[in-house]
Amino acid sequence: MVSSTTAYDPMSAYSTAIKRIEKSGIRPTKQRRILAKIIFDKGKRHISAENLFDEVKKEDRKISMATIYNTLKQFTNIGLIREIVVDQNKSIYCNNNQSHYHLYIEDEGKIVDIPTKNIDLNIPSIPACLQLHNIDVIVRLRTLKDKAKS
Amino acid sequence: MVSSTTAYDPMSAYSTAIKRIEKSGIRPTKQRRILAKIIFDKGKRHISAENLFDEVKKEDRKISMATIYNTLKQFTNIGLIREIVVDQNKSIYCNNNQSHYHLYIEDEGKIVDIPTKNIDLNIPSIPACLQLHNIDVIVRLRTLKDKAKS
DNA sequence: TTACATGCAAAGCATTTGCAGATAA
DNA sequence: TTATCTGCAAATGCTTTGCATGTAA
Repeated sequence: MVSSTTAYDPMSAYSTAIKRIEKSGIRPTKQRRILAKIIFDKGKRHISAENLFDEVKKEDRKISMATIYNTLKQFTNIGLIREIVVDQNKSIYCNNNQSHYHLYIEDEGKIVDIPTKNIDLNIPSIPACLQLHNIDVIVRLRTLKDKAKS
Repeated sequence: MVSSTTAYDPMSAYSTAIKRIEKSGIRPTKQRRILAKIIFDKGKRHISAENLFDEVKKEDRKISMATIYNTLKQFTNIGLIREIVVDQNKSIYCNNNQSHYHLYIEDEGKIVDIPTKNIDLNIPSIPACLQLHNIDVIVRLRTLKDKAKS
């Protein structure tokens, strides 16, 4: 039995994903399987729609952008991946389901995970009519040479 | 003498802003003064380009969208306002220069400030070649009725 | 068989840009 | 006077949509 995804296991991440797709009610179509494989078979990573499109092409296959966007949205809805909002002009998704935060190197567009245990966070109490959905922490860094520029 | 903006003073926020514009080297043109007034004369708030456009119109004036976008970017560059990245499809800016985090009610697009002192944050040490630019903390909330929906 | 999924091309939308005319210093 | 700014309209780039075709169950 597949337990809740508290630990990331690269060896089974793909098959776990397929099981979760099946359970969620969306069909494990060819395109969804290809995308799940690319997303989950290479360890923890961050992906954009364009990345995925290119990686599919590298394998001499083709999935349309429309399908890639739809699939990313569906995978997000069923909790398979998580959207990281770091940059206004590009959606980036994260295949790491463990609780974690992000380090973002602004000049390079590079994202690195920080395990939650390295961050100590106490937020104020939440009103009864609302529920906590997520806490995003983005530590924004710049390279030193860019400091001089600004 | 205008000290660094560690405290928000609604009474002088506008004139402080004008002084900082002058110091920064960009011209305090008519449009920039109007926008600075709207941004800083109504207490702490969050603003989008569209908001500003509408508020200018309400005063029976007109500033083009291009100018509003340019101005928001310039004000951000000189540190007058800060961009909050909460939503992929809309840029939102914050006129609060004090260190603080955000509570974001996703279904309503509503943003509320949380003073930094209410959050306890320890981040890992930063490599020498990088400098900390900012730490964004976004506490994402949902209304309970939307929980049922998902 | 049929409800759901895919993919193309077109549309949508926030934001940016080119450039001619306007303006601050 | 002249470097800078403004604003229009057109361009851009990411994302979504409409719809005809294809596919999983």
